[in-house]
Amino acid sequence: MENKKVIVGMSGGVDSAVSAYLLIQEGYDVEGLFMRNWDSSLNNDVLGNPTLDSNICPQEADYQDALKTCQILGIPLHRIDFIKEYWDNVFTYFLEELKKGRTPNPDLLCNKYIKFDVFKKEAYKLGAKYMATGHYARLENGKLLRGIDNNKDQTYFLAQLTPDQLKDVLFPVGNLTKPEVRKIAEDAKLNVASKKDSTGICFIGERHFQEFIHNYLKPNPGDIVNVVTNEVIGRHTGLMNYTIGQRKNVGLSGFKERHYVCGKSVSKNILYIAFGEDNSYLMSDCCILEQVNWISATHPTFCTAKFRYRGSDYPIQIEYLENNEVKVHYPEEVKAVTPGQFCVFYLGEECLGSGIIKEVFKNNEKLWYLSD
RNA sequence: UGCCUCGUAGCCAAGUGGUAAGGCAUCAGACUUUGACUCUGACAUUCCGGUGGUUCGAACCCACCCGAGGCAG
Repeated sequence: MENKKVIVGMSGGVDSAVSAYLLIQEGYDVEGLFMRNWDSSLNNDVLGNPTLDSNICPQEADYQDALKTCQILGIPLHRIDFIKEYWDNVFTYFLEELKKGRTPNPDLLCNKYIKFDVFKKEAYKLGAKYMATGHYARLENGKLLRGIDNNKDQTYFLAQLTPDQLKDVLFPVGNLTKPEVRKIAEDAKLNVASKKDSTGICFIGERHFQEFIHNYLKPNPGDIVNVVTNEVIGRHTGLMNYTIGQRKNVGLSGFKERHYVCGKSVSKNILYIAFGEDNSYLMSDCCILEQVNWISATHPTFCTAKFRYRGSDYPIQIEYLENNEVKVHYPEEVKAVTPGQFCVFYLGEECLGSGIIKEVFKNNEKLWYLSD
């Protein structure tokens, strides 16, 4: 007898609910698995936590939503915690990167080390042949393709996965647009049909960023310097509190033009600021990526790339280096390419892979103010 | 001490007799499974250092006081 058992990662949101619903329609033997990777009290998540004093924590509410959905669908819901795994593999990396003054994106590693690793193993343990999630992405013949809904495409977050991790994986909503998903949920009378999309770090949620990381890292205040004039124009609260291109929450005022973080020096503990929306200090035309991961067998010289989630696609040229590194050229110039963020490659609809931005250049020179 | 300049919301800063521009910051919302970026909205209801005065009417004119800075010494 063919094994058509699939474990769906149920988050308590619409996308996973509709995923489970669709798989049932297609004749799969569906079961849900709710996962919890963060515990605010265990993880000392106090400062900057807007839901700390609520009577019910949002994760418990999400679990109740998922449970209700599964009742409506008539499928069982399992539950598991990966709090230690998340801390060890995702959050530790997140903090280490911040200490280096970089801007990490934990959600790619959450997929790499949690959802498509320990979660998937758990699915197999439960006797499943497949696992499914509510990601807006498609898989065709082992190729990872963008979600049909270009506005919701989530392949960016999957770009650190290996081909093996994508085996036996189903993305039921990848062929749908978000409005279609909502409509299906409504028609199926699912409880979460109009539930608001979740945002913030996956499994942690919305936080006041600067306060949040102060739970874990000791801030080290220093000078804010005008990158053009080199004069001190203020004080920063700790370099880890800022990302390249940031304007809000810098604490400067009294200037004619908007100010943007354009760089930082960890060794000197300086935050560099440039003024004006189109200032050239935010622009670059080349960067080096490390820890490059390929999903596809295609390793092109010319393709496109995103430098941030929901960023635009830019035409790039790839130069292959040693040590799993590549040099990416983008003569068009891109704003706020940020060390620590992932650069994700695309060839048309296919997501090819990604790497972590390590160094950034313009006119063949490393941007001195960006990092050291 | 004599003379001069200045004192407008958190910060810059217009306005010099007719009833408070603008920018930045901030806050709220939209957007968003990364901290952004962007967009939208709110932001000095008798108030323009203080107290009097002139005037139909002053932040803008006058007097004095307080405060900041500068030039003479």
